[in-house]
Amino acid sequence: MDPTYQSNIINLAALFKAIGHPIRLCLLHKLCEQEECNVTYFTSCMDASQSNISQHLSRLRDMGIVTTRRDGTTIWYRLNNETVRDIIKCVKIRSEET
Amino acid sequence: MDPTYQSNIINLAALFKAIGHPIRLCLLHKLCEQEECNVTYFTSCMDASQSNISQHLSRLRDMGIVTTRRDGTTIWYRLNNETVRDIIKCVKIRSEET
DNA sequence: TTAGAATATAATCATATTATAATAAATAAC
DNA sequence: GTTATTTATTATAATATGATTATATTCTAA
Repeated sequence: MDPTYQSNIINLAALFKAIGHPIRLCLLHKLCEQEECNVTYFTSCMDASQSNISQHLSRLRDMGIVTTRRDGTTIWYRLNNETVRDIIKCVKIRSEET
Repeated sequence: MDPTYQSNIINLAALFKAIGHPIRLCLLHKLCEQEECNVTYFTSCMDASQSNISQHLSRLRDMGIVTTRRDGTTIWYRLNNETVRDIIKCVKIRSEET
């Protein structure tokens, strides 16, 4: 098995795995629509605890999928992976009515 | 949280999770390129046991992502989910040189 | 310097996932 | 029938993942 192909597959599978959780998919979808979001915002519009959301965000950050910027006490998250953006754009996620 | 949005997210996350494993991604990628494949073929070109490959295929079949057709003792697998096809087409997977 | 707000981290426990190994089932050829 | 081939299934053990709870950190404002 071609090692370049194999590592390509392994890396992409890790990316899909990161997307493959409802909370993380929701976070990433919102970050596709809104350039920057903070944890309070996520917490307000998702059915999950602040801690749980933070943990998922931190996993995405560890993978380099999102980046952060501090402004006072609030941390702004931003999508940092164009492959992920492409993937999420390519599936039809029904937008929430606000 | 809009329940339709939520179930949409949950279903898509499950799909990404199914793709998010190196063996399953490889299986699905090959099925994107080749209409039909059987287990012996997969076993010949992947670094995994027949049993392991069969288990991953059976998971994909349980989710309706692939369908099967028997011809004698060999079982032919076919991709059966256009969303998955779109997702995989949208990422650049280096093709193996044969 | 204390209080409060926003976010992160750590510990824990339950559950899910995975690979391996062994075995079973289905079919074909003889 | 028996045997060989192909694929599926089962059991098991190791590891990973996830949610919860409690606590810590970081910063601002008073």
